Amino acid sequence: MLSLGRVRDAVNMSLPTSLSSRRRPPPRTGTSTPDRLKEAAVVEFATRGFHATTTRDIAARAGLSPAGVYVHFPSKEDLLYAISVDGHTAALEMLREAAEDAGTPPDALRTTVGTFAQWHAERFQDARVVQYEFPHLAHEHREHILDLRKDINRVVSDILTAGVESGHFDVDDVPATTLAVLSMAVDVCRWYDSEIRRSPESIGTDYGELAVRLVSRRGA
Amino acid sequence: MLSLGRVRDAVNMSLPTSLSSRRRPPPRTGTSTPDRLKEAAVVEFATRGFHATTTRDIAARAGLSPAGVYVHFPSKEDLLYAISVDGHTAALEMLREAAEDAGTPPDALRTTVGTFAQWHAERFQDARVVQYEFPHLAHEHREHILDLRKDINRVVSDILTAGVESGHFDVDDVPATTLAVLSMAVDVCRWYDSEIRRSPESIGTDYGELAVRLVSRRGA
DNA sequence: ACCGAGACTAAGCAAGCGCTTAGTCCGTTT
DNA sequence: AAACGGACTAAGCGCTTGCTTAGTCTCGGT
Repeated sequence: MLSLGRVRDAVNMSLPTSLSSRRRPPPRTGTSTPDRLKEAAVVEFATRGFHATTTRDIAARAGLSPAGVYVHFPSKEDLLYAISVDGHTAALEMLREAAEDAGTPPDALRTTVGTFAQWHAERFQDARVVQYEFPHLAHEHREHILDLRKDINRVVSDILTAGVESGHFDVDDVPATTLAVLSMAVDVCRWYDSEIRRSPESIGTDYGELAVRLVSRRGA
Repeated sequence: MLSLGRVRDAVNMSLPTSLSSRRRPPPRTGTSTPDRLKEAAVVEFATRGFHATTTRDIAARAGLSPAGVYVHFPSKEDLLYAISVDGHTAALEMLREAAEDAGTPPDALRTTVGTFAQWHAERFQDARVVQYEFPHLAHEHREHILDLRKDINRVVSDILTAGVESGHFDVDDVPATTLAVLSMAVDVCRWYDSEIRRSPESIGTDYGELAVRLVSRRGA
């Protein structure tokens, strides 16, 4: 599961390109070819969409010939899958870290939703691929990603449940409210882009606060 | 040339149907071919995405030959554009109607957001096309749709501004909050489908209430 | 009886697609 | 020094794509 990603990372780390490759445009030291391919594919998928992107587009951006893609990924869809796994895993880890460091349920909700929203702004291209190209994954791959999504959902719904029990929150349908809270944060990647004035940090702060407002018991 | 045609003519005339055109599946009385094409395209675009859908898919679902599409729409992209205009116009009209019928700003926000969310559940296929395939419109068409979106935005942001002035709402960044409120409602079309237990009506009611919660002045 | 116009189709074209094949290059191993 | 094996490419295969062409059928107007 998670180990897959780590194994591949380790393998890539172990083959740093040596000295004399002077043939191609400089392969940007420290970046493995699979990583460069994933980065290139993210940019293309995010701006044109999965189906509108050709393997030639990806290869060109990564500085490879069209056939070079298939040395590292068996298919275009596998590239999308790799990107999806990376993105969901990164987001999930950030969420869990934020949830662990927090105190009361309102604090936990503020930091987790804030972190999540900030990620959707900061890495809006990864986020778009992860969110909008998800339906184009192969059935098997989609099932696996769905598991990761359920984990993400659970981090938030656990906080809501805890907050209801502690009396901080007033929520009558926890799953539905979890969905609404995450909807707000996810949608950030739709409108955010590098020209926008607000910083990802302040977006995160704002959305954390909005989430708390949405579920807090009304002052009596 | 002409002679060839005439020969075929005679042959065809002699062979087939006597009176009624019974060749195609019944053209569903009252539904024009362009409408049937739009309906077919919505289903295909919503489930497979614009670029993954072929003009042959659309033609087949509408009961036409592949070339039949081009009698009514000059290109596949024009079909997407027609669907987008219809969808945005319908949503905008519903919003304006809801806003007019409402009293206080909280009432107005509740009914407009509720209506908007309900539409995104009820017509989730139209909504998906309208929301997710928007980036694949041609530049010119995208600009026009963007105008319609600004109108939709304004309906909600006007309500927020009025609510702040009347003292009902506590919002420090009206455009940003408008975005967040609409985000929640728009995202409904991502997860809603016909197998979901909650009715579009109850989703609308819930989201209207959530929106009001999100912006109301906290009780002192 | 004939014409013209519009809706529609059979056939197909040029372009572009994902992916494969057959090979080159080059550092490492033996 | 020979053999190996992984990264990479030039060329291209077979298929699908959006769209066109040339023609048929039907019907309302004259």
